[in-house]
Amino acid sequence: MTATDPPWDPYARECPSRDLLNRIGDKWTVLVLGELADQRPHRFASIRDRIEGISEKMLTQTLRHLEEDGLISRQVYPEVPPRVEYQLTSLGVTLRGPLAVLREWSVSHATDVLAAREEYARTGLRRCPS
Amino acid sequence: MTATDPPWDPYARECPSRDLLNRIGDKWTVLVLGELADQRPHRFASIRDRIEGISEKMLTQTLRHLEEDGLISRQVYPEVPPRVEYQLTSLGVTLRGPLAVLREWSVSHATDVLAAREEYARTGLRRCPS
DNA sequence: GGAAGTACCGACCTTTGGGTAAGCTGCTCA
DNA sequence: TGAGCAGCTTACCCAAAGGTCGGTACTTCC
Repeated sequence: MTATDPPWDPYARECPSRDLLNRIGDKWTVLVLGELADQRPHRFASIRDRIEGISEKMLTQTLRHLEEDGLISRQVYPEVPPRVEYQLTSLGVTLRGPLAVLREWSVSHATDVLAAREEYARTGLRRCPS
Repeated sequence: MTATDPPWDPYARECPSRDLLNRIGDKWTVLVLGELADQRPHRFASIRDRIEGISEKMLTQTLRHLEEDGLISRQVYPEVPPRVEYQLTSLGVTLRGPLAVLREWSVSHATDVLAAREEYARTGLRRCPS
């Protein structure tokens, strides 16, 4: 935002922006943020149930990272049984669009890619001479 | 593209679109495709040199996957020393925009995220009572 | 004749990702 | 009395990711 920001470059080794890029492109992160995209509070169990195959451990870990990075907020209600609500922060909202586009791309081009893989399996093997 | 495509859903376990999402969000894939974004042919060594810290093994593997998925083409010139050129396919071009947006986000928000991490390290630790 | 360049491939080994399972809290309901 | 709830945490373990190193083929340059 300021003019004094270092020239972040994901192509540079150990640049924080590369690290960040890895995190936001993460397997579970993309799905979790997508689920929180409506900016309404979500509870642990509802996110877990929505994302098929995620373990509680990975969900916890992913949520912690997102909170640490300031992308989501975590609100604990001191009730019994405990209630915790997660929701996008304003910083998280800025990431909503980019990730939505990515998910949409993967949905709308899955067929093309599957076709390409078949084609590759059939013809691409001339790489190995008979 | 066609009306008969299965209803791909990355939130479903073992859906090809989830698999695809993981691949395109991959650590090296994002950078490699970014480097090829100008649609001009690129050689192995030039890509390797541009992406600091990538090993030749990972570059080879990433390029193979991209070729397999139909996102890049691989042109071999039977010369000595060998010359191989990689370039985006038309399918690959459709992914250029989404990934560019993602890279730009990580560059322009790295500062914010670093600040959030510091804040979290300082205040977020009331999670552990003294 | 030895070194260097190109784009790999394969073996080996370490690091990380990620799964399972158990435990914990403090109240409530049977 | 004790089971069950929500949202974890911790320990343990295996498999996959990914780095390092060595080799290849053929030629050109020194």
